[in-house]
Amino acid sequence: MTLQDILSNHIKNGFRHLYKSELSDIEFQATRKDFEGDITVVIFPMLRQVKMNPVQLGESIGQYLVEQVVEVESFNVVKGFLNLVISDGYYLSFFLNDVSPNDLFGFNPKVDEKAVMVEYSSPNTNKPLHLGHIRNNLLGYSVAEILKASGKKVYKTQIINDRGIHICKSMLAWQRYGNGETPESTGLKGDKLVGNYYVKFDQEYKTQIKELMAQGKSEEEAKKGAPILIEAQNMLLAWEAGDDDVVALWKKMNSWVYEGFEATYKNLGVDFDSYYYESDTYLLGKEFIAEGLKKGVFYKKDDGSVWCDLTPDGLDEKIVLRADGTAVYMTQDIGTAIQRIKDHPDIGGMVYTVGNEQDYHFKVLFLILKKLGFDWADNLFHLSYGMVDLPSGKMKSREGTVVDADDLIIEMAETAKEISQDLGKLEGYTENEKKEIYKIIGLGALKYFILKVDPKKRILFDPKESVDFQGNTGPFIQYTYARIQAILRKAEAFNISGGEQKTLHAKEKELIKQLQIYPEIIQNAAQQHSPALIANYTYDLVKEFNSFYQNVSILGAETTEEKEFRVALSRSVGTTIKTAFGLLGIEVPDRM
RNA sequence: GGUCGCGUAGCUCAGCUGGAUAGAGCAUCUGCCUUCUAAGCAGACGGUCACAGGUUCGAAUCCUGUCGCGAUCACCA
Repeated sequence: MTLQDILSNHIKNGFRHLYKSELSDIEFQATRKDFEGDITVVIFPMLRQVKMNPVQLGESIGQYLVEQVVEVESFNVVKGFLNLVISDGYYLSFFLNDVSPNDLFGFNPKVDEKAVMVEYSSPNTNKPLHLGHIRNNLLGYSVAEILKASGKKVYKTQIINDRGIHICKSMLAWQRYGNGETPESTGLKGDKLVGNYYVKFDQEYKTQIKELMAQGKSEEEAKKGAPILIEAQNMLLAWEAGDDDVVALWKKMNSWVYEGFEATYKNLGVDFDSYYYESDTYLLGKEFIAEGLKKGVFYKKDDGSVWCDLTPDGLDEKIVLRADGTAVYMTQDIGTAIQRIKDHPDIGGMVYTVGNEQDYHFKVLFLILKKLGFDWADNLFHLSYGMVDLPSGKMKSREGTVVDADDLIIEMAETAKEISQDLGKLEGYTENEKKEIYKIIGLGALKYFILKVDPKKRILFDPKESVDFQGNTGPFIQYTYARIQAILRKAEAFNISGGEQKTLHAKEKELIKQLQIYPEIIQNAAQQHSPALIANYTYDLVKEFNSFYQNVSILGAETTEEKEFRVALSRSVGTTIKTAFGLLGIEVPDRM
C-alpha cells in the first residue's frame, strides 16, 4: 500500500460525515519545489461535495493527518492546496528497503499470460537502411523493451518487403552491369552493393527516357516505354511464374541484403525474434476475404472486386481484393496479422512501428480486423512516428540525400572520439577498449537524441551540427553513470545497515522521490508506447543527482553512516540509469 | 477541398488523466577544477504557450473556429 493510499483512506474515513454524496477520489500531486512539503492534496475537487471554505477544509484535513498518520510531520495550506511534509524516515526506509537492494527496481516482476508482438524496421530489400529506419528501429526496439519491463511477454518481429518491381530493378541492373560482383569480391556490404545497382537502374532508366523523348515521344510514353523498365516488369512476371533462374538470382541477392541488414542491426543493437517475408505472406488473407464476404463484412462489386464499406465509421470504401482476384496491400496485412496469431496463439495484441504517412492504412486495417470479429483486434496499436527531415528537406534515396545508417553510426563514434581526446580522458586504455567506448558514447548520443522526442513529432536532423554531447543528451547521462562507477570503485566495501536514522538533505529527499516514481514511469511509458517518457525521466534523475553530489563529497562524508548512505544512493541512481537506458537500447560505459 | 497530426524562449525539446509564479538544454553573459571524472555545478538573460472564442473555482492541457507547417486522400507497398 502506498503512502497515498494510506492518506486517502484516512481522509475518507475521517471526513466521511462531511460528504453529501459518494466519496470521490482524493487528488494528490507532488509538491512544487517553491513550496514547503512533499505531497500535496488538492482540495478544490472536494468542494463539490463539501460546502466549505477550501482553506478551512485544508487546515482541518491537515490537522487530522498529522494526528493520525505518523509519516505526516506537518502541513501548510496555500489557497486550495494542502501541502504535507513527510518524515525523512519514510523516504529513508523506502529507499533502504525497496530501491537499494533491488537491482531491477521499477520492473514489473509479474508477467501477463497474453503476449504482445511488436513489429518494426520492415525494410525494402533494394536499398540500405537510412536515418528513417534508425528512428523506426530505435522506437520499435525500445517500446518492446519497455513493454517487457512493464510485465508483458513480447515478440519482436518485422515484415520484409522482399518482392516486387523494386527488387527486379536491382536484379536487372546487376545482371547487366554487375560482371558477377559479389560482396566478397568488392568488399562492400551486401545491402550497399544491391543498393548501388538500384541506383544504376534508375540512372539507366532516366537516360533511356531522355533518348525516347529526343525521338519525339511524350514524357509519359517514354516513362512507360523505356526498354529497361519493360524488362524489369517481365522479370517480375517471371519471378511470379517461378522461373528458376530469376528465383535463384532473387534468393542470392536478397541473402546479400539480409547479411548487410544484420550487420547494421547488430551495430544498432536491435534484434528480432522472428521474421516475416512478403513473398510468403502476399497470398495470405484471401480466404478471410471470402469468409468476410459470407459474414457480410465485405461486398462484391459488379466487376468482381471486393470492398469494405467503412462510410458508417466515417471512412471511405476500401478495396480488399482486385477484380482479378489478386491481393492488395490491405489483403496481405489482414492475412499477415492472422498468420501471426496462428504462429503465436498467446498473442493478445500487436504494435506496428510504421511512419505516420500510413496512419490511414492502419486505421482501416484495425477496423476491418475488428469487423471480422477477432478478439485481439481491440489491442492493436499503430506506433506512428514523424519523418526525419534534413535541413535540405526530405530524404530521397534517388537524389542521394539520404543519411546512411552505417555511415551515421561511424560518424557518431568519430565525433565521440574527438571530444573524448580533447578532454584527455581514457588515457591508459588499449585502442580496442577506447574504440568500444567511443562507439557506446556515439550511439548513446544518437539514440537519445532521437528517442527523447515525442514519436509523433517530426525530427529535423542536421548532419553538420550533428548531435549534442552536452546538456540533455545521452552522453551527459552516460557520463554521470561513469562518474558513479568511479565512486563505487573507490569506495571500500560498504554495507547498509537497515533502519538507519539520518537527516535527509532536501536534495536527497528529492532524489529518493524521483526514484520512487520510476515504476510508475515505466507503466506509463508502456501504456503510451513512449520511450521519450523514460528518456526525460532519466535526465531529471541525473540532474537531481548532479546538482547535489557535484558540490557535496560522497566518499568524504563525515560519518560512516552518512558515507554508506551516499554510496548506496549513488549506486541506486547508477543502476536506475543503467536499467532505464537499457529500455532505450543505450549502453552505459564504466568510464568515459 | 476532405481527413489526420503538429504549432511552448533566438534554436532543440519537456510539461502525466485540467491545478499554485511556465521547465530544461543549446546559444549569450558571470562565478566554480589542489578534494570521488568540469561531457559537470551554481547563477543571469530570455515567454501574449500560433490566434480568437467557449467550458469552470482554475486551461499550454479539454471543446469550437481561424491561420501556419506536414502527412494522406491508388485495384503501389
